[in-house]
Amino acid sequence: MDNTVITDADSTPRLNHETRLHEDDHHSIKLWLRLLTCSSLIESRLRGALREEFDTTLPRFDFLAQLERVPEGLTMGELSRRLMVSGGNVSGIAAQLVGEGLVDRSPLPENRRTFMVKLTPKGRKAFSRMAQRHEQWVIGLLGLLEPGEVDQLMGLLDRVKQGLHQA
Amino acid sequence: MDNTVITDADSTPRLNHETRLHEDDHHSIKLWLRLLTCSSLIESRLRGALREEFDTTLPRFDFLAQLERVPEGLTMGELSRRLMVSGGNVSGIAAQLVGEGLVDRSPLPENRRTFMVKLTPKGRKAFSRMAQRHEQWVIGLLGLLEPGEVDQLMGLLDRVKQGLHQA
DNA sequence: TGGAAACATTTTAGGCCTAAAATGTTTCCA
DNA sequence: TGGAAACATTTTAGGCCTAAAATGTTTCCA
Repeated sequence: MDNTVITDADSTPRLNHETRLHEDDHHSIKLWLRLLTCSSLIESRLRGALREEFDTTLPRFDFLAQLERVPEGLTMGELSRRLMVSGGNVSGIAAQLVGEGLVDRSPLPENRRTFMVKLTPKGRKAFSRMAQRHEQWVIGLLGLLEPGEVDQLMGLLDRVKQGLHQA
Repeated sequence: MDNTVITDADSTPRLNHETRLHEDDHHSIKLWLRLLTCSSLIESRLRGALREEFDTTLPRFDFLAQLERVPEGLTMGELSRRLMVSGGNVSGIAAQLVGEGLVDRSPLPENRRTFMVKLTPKGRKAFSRMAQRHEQWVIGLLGLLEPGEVDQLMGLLDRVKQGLHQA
């Protein structure tokens, strides 16, 4: 009873964040740990696939994805906000992608503090190849859900987001 | 239409992973990005709180949490599986926690390849102080949800997990 | 108009994390 | 019984990430 581990239908022990819960732990904690487990698992599958198939990383992919839909480019600060990572981090990733020729970073004439970052043609091509595979992977990972479940889950996660924005 | 950003009720622009979606992007991708946004936001709140209040990190906290419910201790490999991180990572964090006196790592007499890792009394006390606050934070972050919503969300995330384990 | 404050970005120091190679131990079996 | 294979862990090289300090630019206002 003390050391039991929740098991799947096939009774494979399920080892992950949730294993640390006591019987009486709070529902919110349990929910948070399940959320974390899901996104960690998906993230690690995607990271592995990007590495194997394109020799790149998820942060680089996300960076390119943000630029892809804004042809006029984004500033470093906007990228930082959209990617939800620190400015310092954006600086580092941008420098690498510039080095790889996928991204162009040029100072704004009207404000010498800011830089405008855009995809290069090469970057646009590379991203579109990756994005296609990426979508297939995600569909493969989440495809078990019925359309109705997807909608329900979207709605509930939106409620979670609402709560976070006001907390 | 091209550059619109989803807004909250108060019309604050919502800048995060989801901003990169085109109108016609696939539902699975949208769901994945929303999941990622939620867990990134929660994670970053908890990380900040742990740093400010206890000058520690989420990985260290998670490490201690796994040990807390298993008084006889865990091997490095078990910790790696439960925390869903690489063995090398567990080695590093364990070394730090041993240095801080929160954790004890001793070789197993019957198998000199493996180490048994346990909380020290100091580690147990430190963890229980942190865990109490941690639970309050999580409840604060997810508390907006009704109990019924929590149950629904748990069920749907479990479906996601099922899908991942077979994919 | 000159200097403080705000702003955008980069640098720094240090922790987290991974994959792959290396190390040491145990098991297995020809 | 000796060596290959499996196993548990650590080391290595390198990318990601943060907070805080530093740098350079612009704005604001007394």
